[in-house]
Amino acid sequence: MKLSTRGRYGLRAMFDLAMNQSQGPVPLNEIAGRQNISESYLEQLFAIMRKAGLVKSVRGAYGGYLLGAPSDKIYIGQILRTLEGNIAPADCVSNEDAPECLDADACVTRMIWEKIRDSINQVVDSITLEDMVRQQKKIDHENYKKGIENNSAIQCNG
Amino acid sequence: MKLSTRGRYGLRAMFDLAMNQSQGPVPLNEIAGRQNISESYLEQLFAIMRKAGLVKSVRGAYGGYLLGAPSDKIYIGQILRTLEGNIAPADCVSNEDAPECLDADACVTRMIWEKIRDSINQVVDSITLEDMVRQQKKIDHENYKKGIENNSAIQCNG
DNA sequence: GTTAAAGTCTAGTAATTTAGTCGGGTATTG
DNA sequence: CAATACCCGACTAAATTACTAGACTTTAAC
Repeated sequence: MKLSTRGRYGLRAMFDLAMNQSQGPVPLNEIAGRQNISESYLEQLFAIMRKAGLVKSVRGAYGGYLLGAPSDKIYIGQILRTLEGNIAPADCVSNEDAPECLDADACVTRMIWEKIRDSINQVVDSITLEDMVRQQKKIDHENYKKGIENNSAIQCNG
Repeated sequence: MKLSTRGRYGLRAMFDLAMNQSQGPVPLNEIAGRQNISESYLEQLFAIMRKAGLVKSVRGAYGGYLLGAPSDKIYIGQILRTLEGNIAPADCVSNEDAPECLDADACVTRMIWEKIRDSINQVVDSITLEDMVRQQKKIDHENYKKGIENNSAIQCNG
């Protein structure tokens, strides 16, 4: 029941991008360095996200990536679904290659999976990248007042 | 972000047991047959659940398995956690082999994983096997009134 | 126009996990 | 004592994951 690295790295990378794109396009090697993720692996993830419109690319020297929309319009559910496919605990409630059950309306187990699926989606579709940025700035500010060094570059390995 | 067959088969098997244990111990081959799951694979799952106290076994001829507690005391969260390990979208919020983050309190991404984890657990820890049994009986009764044949033996492949 | 910094694209592959199978036990009962 | 059923550990095939490699294209600056 874990997300794969695709979803986890992808969200961290998008959050990094949201925090750092004010100066213009952010090259992948910077994100890869800060987040400690292989650059060539990130390339693949960004290719997928670019096709989905989540990021825009600027080619050539001094190029890089920009968010495809304002950060308060990008929900983390969009990111996770783009990279992981539909988020669901079982195929029969995923709407993708949905191998329809024989008697879905009467399947109580299926109803459980639906509830889990819906509760996950409710969480990820209520949080935007902007929410994360605001939260990070709040933490940094509180730590600054306490005299704690800013460690916000250090991310979870999650 | 899928559950493995351990959790899915396990829940289906436990639900099956809850529906059928009124006549005494239920042998695995019956559950395996009804749920279309390999009997030897089910053996492994039941061994794990027996050690966790979720089921009791009765050996010998006419033996089989019984629930380890009344069905309204067995939450599906217990079943899933026993078979799958802690339910969490990322290792850093799983409390298991938790490789603690460098600066967990300041990691916004981690907070997202916590929210997802908590929302899943809230669902699975609020539903008991008895809830599922009641729901199934309700469906069967409604279908009976409508003159629809009872298909409750047919389970999702989920 | 050359060069260096970037993104683009396609394959391939090593490691890990999953989802079982297999074969032999041991306990209990009719 | 034979049938039934749980118990246990080792093994394995298939799938998925998490990358890596390398060739190519685009653009800015000199």
